[in-house]
Amino acid sequence: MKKTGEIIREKREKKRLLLRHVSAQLDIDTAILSKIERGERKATREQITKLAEILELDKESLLIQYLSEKILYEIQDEDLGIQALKVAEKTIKYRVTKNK
Amino acid sequence: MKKTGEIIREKREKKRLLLRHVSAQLDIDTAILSKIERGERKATREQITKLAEILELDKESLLIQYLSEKILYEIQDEDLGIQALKVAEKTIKYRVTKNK
DNA sequence: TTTACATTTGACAATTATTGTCAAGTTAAT
DNA sequence: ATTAACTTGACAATAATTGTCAAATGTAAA
Repeated sequence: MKKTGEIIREKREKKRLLLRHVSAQLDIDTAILSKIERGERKATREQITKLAEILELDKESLLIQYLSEKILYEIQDEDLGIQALKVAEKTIKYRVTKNK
Repeated sequence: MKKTGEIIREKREKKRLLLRHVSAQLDIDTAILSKIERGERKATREQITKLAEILELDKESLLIQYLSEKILYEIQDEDLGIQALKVAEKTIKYRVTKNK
């Protein structure tokens, strides 16, 4: 699956927008956007939703992708990662059914 | 499923250890351990492994529980959470099979 | 009940991580 | 060679995390 940064860069280029154009709208330096696109920095949640608007990307898909990367970053290369994910999933599902 | 803090508190009490005993070994104030046990603060990864040793808890299980809570904290109450978890899982599995 | 000790609470200090700017360095297309 | 876009890295600002401390509260035995 494509990384968040790649998705952003590809769409930005397809729209023929420069880093300068988009970063101005995000109110950050081009340097950061450059780093975000290359995966050297994480965006903030707010930046992701703004980017989806600016670049006309599906907001939900982009957020899901973004969140999944945050999760993976959190568990790093723990080999207990998969098990932790499964436990987290169960907990969420439990919460949902119990409506709490 | 039981929360990390609960597991810790229960085992500490079963072993008749005081906050003061355990927190000294962790080299932190009792206040923090108290908060960790009641879920008011997160422990660090290092504290979790030390706690497993001190309290003779299964290190892997405790870490899995701990990591899953970090994950859940990360996605907060995003309703895209479950989907993000699934994407993360796929990515990890992919990485594992591709050995990279 | 008071004394003694364990735990909790909350204000705030220290430390660490994240997010940002800036200026100089590359790259690529004229 | 010039110019504009992008990248890099040092470092500043900000925000989040992790900690201390002291006072408050709970608990139980004398």
